[in-house]
Amino acid sequence: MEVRARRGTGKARRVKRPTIADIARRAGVSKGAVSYALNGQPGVSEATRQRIVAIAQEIGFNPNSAARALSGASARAVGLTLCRPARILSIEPFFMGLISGFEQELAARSYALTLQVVATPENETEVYRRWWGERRVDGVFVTDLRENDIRIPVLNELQLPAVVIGGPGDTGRLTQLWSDDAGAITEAVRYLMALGHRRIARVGGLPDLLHTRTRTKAFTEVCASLGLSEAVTVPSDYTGEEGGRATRRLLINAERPTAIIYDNDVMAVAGLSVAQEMGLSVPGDLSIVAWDDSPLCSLVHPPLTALSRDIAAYGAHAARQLLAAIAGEPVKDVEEGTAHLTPRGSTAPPRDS
Amino acid sequence: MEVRARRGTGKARRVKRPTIADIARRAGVSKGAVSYALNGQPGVSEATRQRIVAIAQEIGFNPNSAARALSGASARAVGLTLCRPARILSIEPFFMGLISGFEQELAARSYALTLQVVATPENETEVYRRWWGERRVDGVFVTDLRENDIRIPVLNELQLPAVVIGGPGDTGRLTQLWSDDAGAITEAVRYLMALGHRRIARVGGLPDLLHTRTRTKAFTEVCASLGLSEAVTVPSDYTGEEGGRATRRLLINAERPTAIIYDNDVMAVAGLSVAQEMGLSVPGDLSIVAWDDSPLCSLVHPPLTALSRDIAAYGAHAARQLLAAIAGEPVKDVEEGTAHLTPRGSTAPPRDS
DNA sequence: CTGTAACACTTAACCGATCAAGCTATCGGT
DNA sequence: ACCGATAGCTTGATCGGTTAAGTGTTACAG
Repeated sequence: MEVRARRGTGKARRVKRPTIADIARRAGVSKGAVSYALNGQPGVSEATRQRIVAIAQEIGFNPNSAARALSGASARAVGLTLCRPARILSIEPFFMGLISGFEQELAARSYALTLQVVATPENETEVYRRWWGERRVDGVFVTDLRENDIRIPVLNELQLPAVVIGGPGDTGRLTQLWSDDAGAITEAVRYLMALGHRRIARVGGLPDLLHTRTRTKAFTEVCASLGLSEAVTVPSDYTGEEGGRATRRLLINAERPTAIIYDNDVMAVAGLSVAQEMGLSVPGDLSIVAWDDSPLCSLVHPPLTALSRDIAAYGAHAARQLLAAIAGEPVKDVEEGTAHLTPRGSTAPPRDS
Repeated sequence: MEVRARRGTGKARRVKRPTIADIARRAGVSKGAVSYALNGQPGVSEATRQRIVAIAQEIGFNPNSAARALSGASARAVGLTLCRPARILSIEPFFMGLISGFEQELAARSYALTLQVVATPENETEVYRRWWGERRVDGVFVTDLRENDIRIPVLNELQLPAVVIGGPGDTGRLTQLWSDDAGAITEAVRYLMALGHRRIARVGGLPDLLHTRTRTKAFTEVCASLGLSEAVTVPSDYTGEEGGRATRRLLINAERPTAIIYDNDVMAVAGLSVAQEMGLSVPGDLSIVAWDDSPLCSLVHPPLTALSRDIAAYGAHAARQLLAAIAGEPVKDVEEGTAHLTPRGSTAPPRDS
């Protein structure tokens, strides 16, 4: 187009960023005094502090984050890596909900969130190493914890503060935050049993993920303890396609389940669609429970009964934990409550009961 | 792997990041030489360069991004602000698709993406000012362009490189990227007419957004030119709730439309659900076309006919443009092709024709 | 044999903060 | 009147890169 970033020769139209030196000059004090004043440190009088703060306001000063990070202070940024293919990420509401929650806390303290989409957990460790080496982030959020997760030793080695979401698991020094998946699935199964269901199936998430295992174990156990012999979990991958396929496989059985619990809402919606396509009425012939209650669940017809939890609040909590860990405060592992059942139109007593 | 970054005086448990000074010492050259070598600048012999690169590899060196940014080089980061409430963001597949596309290009050149969720466009300009002042990003992506968008003059004033997505509009110096919405909606209307529809309505996105206006104008014009008198657009806000409400309002009319075009997939799914709830069959009584073809569209029953475009590719293109603009290369505004119609089960000739 | 240009480096200033250490004026205590 | 102690500053080193300017060596033309 036209002239841009014209620099070098002569008049230098370049926009100048105000620095503490500019403030110092205008206030008639030294750079150091300005630094103390703006950071609320002792060492300047209240009168001077106010004068300096006023000038900073007036000229629209923002501390150069690079300079700040370089002088040993924090980078005021945290990182999140997402290890899912684009086609899942785009539709999976969980991560965006989580991110919104992070931002609530981060924005309030003007921390930046750095995002990176990667292909494999190995790539994630590379990103962590790079971020650490570049001093780009002060800490990271870790999602999708796996058994013997290769990311954990790397983060411990780098001593990079982290909050691990999706456990509980073995994370050494790292803070964890998880939700009580066992309790939630127990509530769902009890509810379906109370409605009269005896053949309950589950379409699970990625089998490698630790919280999937937790859910599978809890599901198997609660079903066994309640005398449901054939409580089957079909592994899946959170995509609608796979969720639909898994549903079809379950429904072509002679002894097909009368209720299915899905590990996320996308698969539940896909399952609903498969049931309808096969001429089964929901909830008449099949009851459906979705895990995680996004707007998607209330959007379809019938609206889906869901295990609801406030994902944004979950994310906000994780962000507070991470910021505390970065500040060096002691942070304890926390279980962030149980998802509660929100009954909607997709669950009812089975027709044959 | 191997031992890395274990150094220091024995007890000092703190992990030390390798710097160019470490490399310089081991290679027996100066810091400057290392800098030249690693950045592919002239000033060192090929032999020395290779030795230095090898050492950097070996000790796992990553340049400190703060130091780099401070010495005038780029921050190697770009920013994206999202100005939608959490409940929309979480389910709207567009942004995650776009982000995935950004990342394809950014990751390849190890640029970081900094994300910030904000409440209002005013907040966005504040974030831009802060990022600029902090030198946190080298450029930004701007989405949801509005008429007389207050963000544009701010970015021009700051001379912050930017790519504006969602025009075309008046953006001054800033590069733009948009898709041919008029062409797409024309194709959709023509298709529905060919099927025999005469009463076609549209549930639009946020009316303030420039691309919504483009679509509305094109929709009105093409309908007029084809002799469809009552082509009504109901404004909405991209949420499922509003999309459902708008659909209900359209369908309770005596002269209800036989086909509805929705400005995003979430509203289309909600519309489908409302039609089913009202006892109308899709596509028998009502045909539905969704704009933007996320997996959501193939997930529901019947699957939705959609205006498809490759959003990730769109994002990747935008990222390339932004990186070029940051590099100071001349960048031209680009129209990134027309969404094409993907017919699925939600469209058919109207029953009464 | 000299002048100079090219090469392969080194040196040191610089970016914009932070922060330990140093300096000065003031004040209370004796 | 003199001695700390303290408040309220200034000074200057520092973080880890980048880069302009300087230095020493070699090659080669004249």
